[in-house]
Amino acid sequence: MPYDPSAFPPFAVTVDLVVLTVRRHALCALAVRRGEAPYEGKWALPGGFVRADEDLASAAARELAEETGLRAHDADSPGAHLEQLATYGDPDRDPRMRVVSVAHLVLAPDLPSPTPGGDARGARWAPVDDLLGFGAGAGVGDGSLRHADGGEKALAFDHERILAAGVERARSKIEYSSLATAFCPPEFTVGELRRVYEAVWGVALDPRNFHRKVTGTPGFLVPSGGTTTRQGGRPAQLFRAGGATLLNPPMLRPEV
Amino acid sequence: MPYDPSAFPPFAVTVDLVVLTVRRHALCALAVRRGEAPYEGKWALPGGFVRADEDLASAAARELAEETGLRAHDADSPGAHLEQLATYGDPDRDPRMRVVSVAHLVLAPDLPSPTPGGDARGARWAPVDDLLGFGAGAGVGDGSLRHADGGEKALAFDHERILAAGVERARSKIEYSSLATAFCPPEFTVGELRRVYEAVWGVALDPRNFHRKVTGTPGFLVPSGGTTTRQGGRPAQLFRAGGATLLNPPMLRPEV
DNA sequence: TCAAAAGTGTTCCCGTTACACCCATGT
DNA sequence: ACATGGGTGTAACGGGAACACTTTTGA
Repeated sequence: MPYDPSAFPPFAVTVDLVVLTVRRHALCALAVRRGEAPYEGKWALPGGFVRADEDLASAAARELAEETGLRAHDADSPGAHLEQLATYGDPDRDPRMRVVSVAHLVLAPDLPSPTPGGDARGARWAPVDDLLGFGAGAGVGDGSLRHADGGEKALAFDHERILAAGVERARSKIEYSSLATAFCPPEFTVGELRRVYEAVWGVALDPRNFHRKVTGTPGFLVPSGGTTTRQGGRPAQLFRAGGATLLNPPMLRPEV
Repeated sequence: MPYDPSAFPPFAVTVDLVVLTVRRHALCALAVRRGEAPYEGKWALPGGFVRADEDLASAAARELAEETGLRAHDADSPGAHLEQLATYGDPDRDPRMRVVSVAHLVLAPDLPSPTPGGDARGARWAPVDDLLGFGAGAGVGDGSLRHADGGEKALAFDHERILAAGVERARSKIEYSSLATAFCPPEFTVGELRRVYEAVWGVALDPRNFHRKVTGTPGFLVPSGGTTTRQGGRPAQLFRAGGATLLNPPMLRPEV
């Protein structure tokens, strides 16, 4: 089978972003409203075409900055965590043409601005349980993302499947890495970190054992010296993320 | 930023395969010799273009069958394990054009045929330590894959990086999943499974504790009823892979 | 004074580790 | 008989789970 440059079919390559954060004790994902067909008016993951001269991670970081103003931390800047997630290339995943999408996962601290990014299109943080169909359907008030019968997808294209993969990746990665700190501001308390684990895993953790565990894991947390009472109660020590990336022993996720 | 179908740059999309097996107590990868420029005559990972009407997993399974005769187990057939690994798309990774490669990982039992596949090009199983530069360089006999100074890569393109990612994925996945059985024939002994772990991890494990652990993990192994003495010594019970895919608790890789 | 969140001490339990010991075959 | 690999018993050790208890703030 000799090489023939004209023999390969043409593809479009895009990046899609699963941007996760923890807001109001719930794991939330960034969704943008589509302004054109197909799926016009539906919610979708942010994303866009990879340019001719940029690599995949750069394209993802560029789209992230365009949509949210967040900077991925490359080298020095302490921005959001960005990693490649998986690639989706079913022939009919986009009705317009053959599109291969390289999905990326972004973990970001809770952003002060309620509507992220400078894009004119609608954008919102939505609890992943709503987007993935665990939101109980029935109108819990405003902005329902999915019909009550549960038979319709909340996201365009195959983005529900991509989001599910991103959530699963985040849930497992905070077990054995220090990535949960990517959901926190630069300085945070042990209780705030615990609420991140509880929101991402959807469980309740024992505050006392959690405190012992994370402060006893070398390299996970380093005290910053200050204290805060922003959560109420007794003043809590403030920490920064330590140098360790892999936790040994890992955090243990309680059984379901 | 409205949608413009003519605005996206053209890409070629390929699949590359990291095919791993355990041979003579060493983790080995499948390498094929390139028959054309660039990197003519060098070893590379098997792979090829994704066709216009097939999805990524199908393209990987097709290339696997073409190169080795192995069938990936989709649905019923008990063939090799195949999963997506990661995607590589640096603009200059192929000097001929912009190629995005979706790498896949294949775990296969040791094949009876010494030279795999029906392709006329050269193909061989090479210990991953040789391919990745841990082979000590100096001529240990025949078929050295890398110059003795160690300054030259053994594989074409960025395939060394892809192989390293595949090996790392395999090493970590056999910890918490039953995937190690994918390296074994349909029926195998506990000792044979232990030698898989020892080869992939590059460590020595206590045979007694290993036996207790794997036979005590529910769903990991099911006795097939027979016994064998093909490893010498006392007859060993034969097992098949059980239904469990996630091991709980996981196998513990000894510290380095 | 009370509620709320932070942090410490202590006990029980269970899984891993290390290793002594026995079992069943081929040569 | 002996080597080889298969398999069981058991005691020491270590980390996690559960929970009683103290500390320090705001209301």
